[in-house]
Amino acid sequence: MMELTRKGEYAIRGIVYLAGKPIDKVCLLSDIAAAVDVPPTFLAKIFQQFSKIGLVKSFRGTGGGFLLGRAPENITLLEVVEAVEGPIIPNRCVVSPPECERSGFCKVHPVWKRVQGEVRSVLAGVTLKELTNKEH
Amino acid sequence: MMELTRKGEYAIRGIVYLAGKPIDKVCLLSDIAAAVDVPPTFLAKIFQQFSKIGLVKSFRGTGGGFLLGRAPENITLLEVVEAVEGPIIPNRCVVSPPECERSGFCKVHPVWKRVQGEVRSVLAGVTLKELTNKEH
DNA sequence: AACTAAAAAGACTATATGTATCCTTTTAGG
DNA sequence: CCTAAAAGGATACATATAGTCTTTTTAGTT
Ligand code: SF4
Ligand code: SF4
Repeated sequence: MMELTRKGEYAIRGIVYLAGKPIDKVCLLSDIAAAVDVPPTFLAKIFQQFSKIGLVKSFRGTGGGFLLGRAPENITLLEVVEAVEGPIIPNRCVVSPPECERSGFCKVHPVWKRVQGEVRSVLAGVTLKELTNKEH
Repeated sequence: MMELTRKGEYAIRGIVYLAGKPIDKVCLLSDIAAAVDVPPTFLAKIFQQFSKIGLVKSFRGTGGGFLLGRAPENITLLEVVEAVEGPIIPNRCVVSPPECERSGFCKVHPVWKRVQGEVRSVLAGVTLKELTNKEH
């Protein structure tokens, strides 16, 4: 239950790799994919999503590739995960407006709200900077 | 992401309903299903799982039905959810032995461990007793 | 013993989601 | 204009989800 998909996992690997590179180092998708052991075509789709929302910057053509969109200390794991997996929804009643007509009186409903809050809070508390294997 | 399935949702509804009934009141599956608005055939499967692990007691034949296996204050939401959805696994590296060869050096790994811990802790902190709409 | 009520068990179906791959198009540099 | 690289779109396949249906077992009733 509650398992991150490959897409999410690959997304994190890919962007963490970028975060570990010098801020102005343009990386080839094929290099990133190879380094983090992800199918390149799949990673391409993921990075397209990142690019659309500015999490990464992309450059086409010769000499193109990817760059981190912002400083690694300003990108949280929550953002990365939600970018590709959508919002953290432990149960469908936590969306607004609630998708369950029982949410008004249901005692379980607030529990899922708490779960959502805790997960978001853990993920929001981690930045890409902390996730690289660089010591500075 | 991380969404409870219908099965899990229905499981909770069903067992919370049981928990709200007198401890010795044998309930028909069909009644439970109607009360909590779940397809009876689906709920049957769920209660079979509950029955196997003793979360509910079942009686066949005339006058049969279901009873809560233990006192509602001794059954946590975590147990109920894990009974039908399996363990809380936010990412596959949190199982033991770890299913990812990167888990040794990966900085993301401990984050998923934390997520798992938080979710489990929230769910383990809620008992069926607190989830009924009865005030005593 | 026969009948009936009810859960257990197993097979089956349909739909949605996940996990990719491939091909074509756009963009940019040399 | 040729080549490198990302973007976009279509497609294929596998797995999981959500449920139904039928048959079997068990237990009480008449
Ligand atoms: S937990 Fe309660 S409010 Fe949420 S989906 Fe289930 S019944 Fe509805
Ligand atoms: S978070 Fe790290 S250890 Fe866990 S699956 Fe991803 S790479 Fe492996």
